[in-house]
Amino acid sequence: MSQMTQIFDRLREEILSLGLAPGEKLTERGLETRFTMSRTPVRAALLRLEGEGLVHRAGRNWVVAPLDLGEIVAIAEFRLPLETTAVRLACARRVEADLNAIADMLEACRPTAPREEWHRLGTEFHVAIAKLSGNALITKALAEAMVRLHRVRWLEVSDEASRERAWNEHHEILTLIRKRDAAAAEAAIAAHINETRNRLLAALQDDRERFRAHGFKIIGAD
Amino acid sequence: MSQMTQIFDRLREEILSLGLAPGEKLTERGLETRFTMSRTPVRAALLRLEGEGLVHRAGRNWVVAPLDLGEIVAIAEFRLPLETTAVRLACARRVEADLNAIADMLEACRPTAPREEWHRLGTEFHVAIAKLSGNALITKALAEAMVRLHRVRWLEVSDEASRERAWNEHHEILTLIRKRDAAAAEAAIAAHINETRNRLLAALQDDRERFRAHGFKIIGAD
DNA sequence: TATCCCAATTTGGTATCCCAATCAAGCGCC
DNA sequence: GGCGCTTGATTGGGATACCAAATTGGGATA
Repeated sequence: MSQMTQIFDRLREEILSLGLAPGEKLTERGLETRFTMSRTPVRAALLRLEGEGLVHRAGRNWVVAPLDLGEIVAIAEFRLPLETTAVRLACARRVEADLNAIADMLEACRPTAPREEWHRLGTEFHVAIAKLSGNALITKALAEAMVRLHRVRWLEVSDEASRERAWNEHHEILTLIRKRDAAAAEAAIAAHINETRNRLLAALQDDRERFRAHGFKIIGAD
Repeated sequence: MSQMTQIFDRLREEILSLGLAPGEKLTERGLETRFTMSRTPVRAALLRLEGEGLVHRAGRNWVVAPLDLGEIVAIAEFRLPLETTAVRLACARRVEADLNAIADMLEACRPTAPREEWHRLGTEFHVAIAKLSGNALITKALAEAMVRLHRVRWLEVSDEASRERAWNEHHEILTLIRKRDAAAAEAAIAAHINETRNRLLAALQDDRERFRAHGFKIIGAD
């Protein structure tokens, strides 16, 4: 594995887990020292992270992308048509073995799972469903949208009741795809996306000052 | 403007105009010589182009992304839900001045316009409509999809009748958005996308060998 | 205390070099 | 003629040095 890939993976993970705070300044020479590598792979990694929207240029500085709470609504608007299309295509194109793999994924991560696992499932499930559509563009676009939502979702403290509900909704969507019931699957995924949107908006509505106290740069939803 | 940006812009343009053939190998040192700049900005530019899907790694080489005719269908599947959502939101959120700007764009590029201008309008119109939605994710996703389709569309030799039809369809979509007739606008954009898909598939069906004679690497749709 | 100026430091952009892995061409053998 | 091996060339990954522009902090002055 190249140095660039190591740095990229590490930084990506820290950004998504909020270990690197939104708005935090990064410098090539700082990272060079931190990773004990030269600037060349650091820069290549930063360029790739920039391409993923995880870091930006602010003047001549690199900064971790701020948290944009305003994106919660925009992402739901984006996901709704894409994911309903994805499940409709999935009903037509799904392969039994892939369905079983997703079912295994769900069984391996019940609502009582550790927080990080639970969080990861929330993304992986949706991307796996999109893959069933057989459309790489839809899959990629959705994966990118879920990455954008990753940090915001991490800030939400989900209780057991909402986890149960989410898990059951995931399970129901998968079942409907297995039964090739496209209309019901579309309705189920749409409801799930809207539920996610509303839950996030409610949960984060009053916590903005708390996040800022962590040094997070928050924009949007003012 | 930095050297990296100059190289990036130049290469991007040549790839999209098929001046750099799909599948063509690029080397850092070759580009260094060609642009009379050091490898550092060349490498940065290549990384950015990679992020846009315009170049790939093949083993240790950089190559211009092949032409994937199989994407014609996938892109239409992707655009359909996105653009219908975009026009529906546009009906609600559009601003008069933006509508007029798009109308001016259409007037400035009639079906008799030079090929390059006509080609550019085909992309810019759709991105401008998506912008009316006020959803940056949808706009960006669509812009990227149009870039993917750019080279394929360039290969099509459009006749005057099909240009007239396309121009009228664009005009009709804009008018429906202006009138806030969401249902009709969605139907019109859907029909337009499907028409584009069918037209491209038909036009390119028998021309694959001709393109390969140009040294283009063609994949998909076999 | 506030403001301004200056020098030092920082930072990204670029150039150049070194290294290891891969590839291509040529040669020899069957 | 074909195949395998060797050697030299090519290529990207990484390291380091230089440069110019921007930023920061400290000192002086009002």
